Amino acid sequence: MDKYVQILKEHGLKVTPQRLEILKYLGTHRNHPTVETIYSELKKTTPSLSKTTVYNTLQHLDEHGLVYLLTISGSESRFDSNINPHHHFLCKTCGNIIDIDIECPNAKKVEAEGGHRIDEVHGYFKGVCASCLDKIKDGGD
Amino acid sequence: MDKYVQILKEHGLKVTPQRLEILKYLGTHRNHPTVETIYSELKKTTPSLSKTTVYNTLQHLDEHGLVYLLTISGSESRFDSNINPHHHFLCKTCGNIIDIDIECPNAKKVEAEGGHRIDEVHGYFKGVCASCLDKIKDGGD
DNA sequence: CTACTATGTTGTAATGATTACAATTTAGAA
DNA sequence: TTCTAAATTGTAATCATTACAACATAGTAG
Repeated sequence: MDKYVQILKEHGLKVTPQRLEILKYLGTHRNHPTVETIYSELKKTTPSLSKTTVYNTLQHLDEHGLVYLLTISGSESRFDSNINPHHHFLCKTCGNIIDIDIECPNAKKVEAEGGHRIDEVHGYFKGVCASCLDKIKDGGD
Repeated sequence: MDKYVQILKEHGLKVTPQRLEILKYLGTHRNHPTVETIYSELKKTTPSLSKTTVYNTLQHLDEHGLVYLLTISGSESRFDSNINPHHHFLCKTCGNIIDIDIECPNAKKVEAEGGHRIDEVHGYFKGVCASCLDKIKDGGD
């Protein structure tokens, strides 16, 4: 059975062509795409696709923990299919979002000391990425 | 000289009544208000205030590091006048955003190892706050 | 294999936050 | 006091997201 079919079934989600396309797109594009990007890319091969379906599907996938909704950009939602705990770096020069493979060491303490129940941990860094720093250094000015 | 006048002057920002009002509001309301909240509250005492001015001013204050823009909610910007490094907890039940007084211990390492330049660090936790957990426990269901 | 029903999909319209812009006003320097 | 760059204002536009109603379909029961 197809990998993505299996994932949907395991989570009790109905298997539809649209959901499979979206799930597969996220699995093969790890650059934290926006709804618009996902929609316009998949529209090429699935012209009947509706943007509402993309929103609905992403919401379902998020509720079932199959994708991770990032609010790092502020102006638009981005989605990450990497479910393992990690942080993100947003480069203000090129706009790319880079995975930072570290986990927050404070979450447990915050739960214990504050008495809150933590469901999600988001670690965001913003600045200029190594690649853009190099270009600035080389190019001068 | 007024405290807020001084802050603006120190940062080379023109001192206007609108900026003073907004800065003062943020200084005395530490609950991470939205633009709408700031605008509608100040509108009561300053009827001529425009929402565009609130947006413009907050952008300037952010650029000068006088306020901290939070993207934790996803759907709207929130502003924090607490400039010291700290994390935030968003309660999905009551919507409140709570300050968590810890600093990210990984930022330096990320800069050193990744070669990026980090300008901002955002630590967001989402879940249910202690107060709401208590209510749920008491109320049953 | 067929029929049924809850659920998913689609397209359009509405909403809400934010930005663009041009006219008017004003802070701060000369 | 005069001047000019910058700030303020109000309106209109834009962009992401949501609401909703009509239609289509996945998966189940017979």
